Amino acid sequence: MSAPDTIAPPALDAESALAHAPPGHKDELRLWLRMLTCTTLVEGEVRARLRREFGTTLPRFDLMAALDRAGGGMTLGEISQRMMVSNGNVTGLATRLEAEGLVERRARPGDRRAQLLRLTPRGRREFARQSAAHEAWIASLLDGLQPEERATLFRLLGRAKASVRAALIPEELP
Amino acid sequence: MSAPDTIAPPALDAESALAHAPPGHKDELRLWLRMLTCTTLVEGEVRARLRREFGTTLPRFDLMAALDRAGGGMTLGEISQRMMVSNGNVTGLATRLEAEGLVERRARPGDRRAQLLRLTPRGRREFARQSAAHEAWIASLLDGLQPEERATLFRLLGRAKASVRAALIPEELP
DNA sequence: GGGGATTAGTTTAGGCTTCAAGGATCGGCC
DNA sequence: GGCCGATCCTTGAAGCCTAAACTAATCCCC
Repeated sequence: MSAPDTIAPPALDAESALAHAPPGHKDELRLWLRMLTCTTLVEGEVRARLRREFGTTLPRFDLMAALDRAGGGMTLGEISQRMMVSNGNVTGLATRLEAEGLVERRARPGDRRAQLLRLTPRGRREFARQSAAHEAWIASLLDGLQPEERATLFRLLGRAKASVRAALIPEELP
Repeated sequence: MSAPDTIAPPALDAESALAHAPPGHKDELRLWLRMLTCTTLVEGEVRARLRREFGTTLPRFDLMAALDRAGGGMTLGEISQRMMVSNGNVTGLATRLEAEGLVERRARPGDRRAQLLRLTPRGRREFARQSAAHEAWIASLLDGLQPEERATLFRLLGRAKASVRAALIPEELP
């Protein structure tokens, strides 16, 4: 038996590798790479734990989270917007979750094109367990920050988000 | 011809949806969701532009970036560490890039297990073009932040990264 | 009503990603 | 020398994800 070919342990990441790059206007690039590293680390850990402890995946969890928050069900299109993924993607996720008995499709009254997706009672129970664990994981991962650091980070990420959105929106117009 | 089923335009994301959730110790969760939204937005845009303007993908670009920075070539294992992805993943990426003539495999002298991956001259030229564009994209996306905001954000993300790493490392030990 | 544009969802082809298992090589130890 | 564990990489199965093309239903404007 060889060592499992699992994901590489933390070591040199792209952002660290750039640390000694020649100077220039690379500040934004460094900032971006650090943000990406941060996100990748957390996301990878969350994926691994969801898999290990609940036998599920992050996309499934995200979809159920969206449904859980919306009481009366959501259409597939609303879900794809919320999750920022493509339409076809949601189709597949919904099909798999439906096969596992965690969500159910129901026709939307008055529109035979759309269908509402809802958690089944079992789906709701499952998600409640997963959600509580998930929240605790995140809290523990970010536990090394002081509350005011978290607040500042939250605010600045909001500014970053706005900056990105502002740079994006103009291109959407015909 | 109908509208292309492209990725959903910016609207309600998971983090915004949580804005009116019942209070609790959900600050960390909100912070995480905002970070994730930020990253997803930038990453999606970078993917789309790489595809549109260079007909390539983000993983290909990342792999070439790692090679470009390492003069003498890297083994697949080193690359998988740097990119924080699995070993098997790099095998496939390298195979595709090799087929396109952008990288080449060479035996590592003295160890017939390992192989060094290097950019071909053409790969180096291609990457130089892509890299310059990429850097400009990132700079423009983050242009809405003041320099001192960027500096603070960079520092706090470093703190967050350290917090996550600290919470992760202990589990790695047998 | 009828017809064209729009909207909701599915399908398909191809790429990315993981985990797990397997093959080849290397290193060290007897 | 010969074996045993470790290291490097590949393969296979399954899931995720996208863009693009497609079907079906609705809207709207006349």
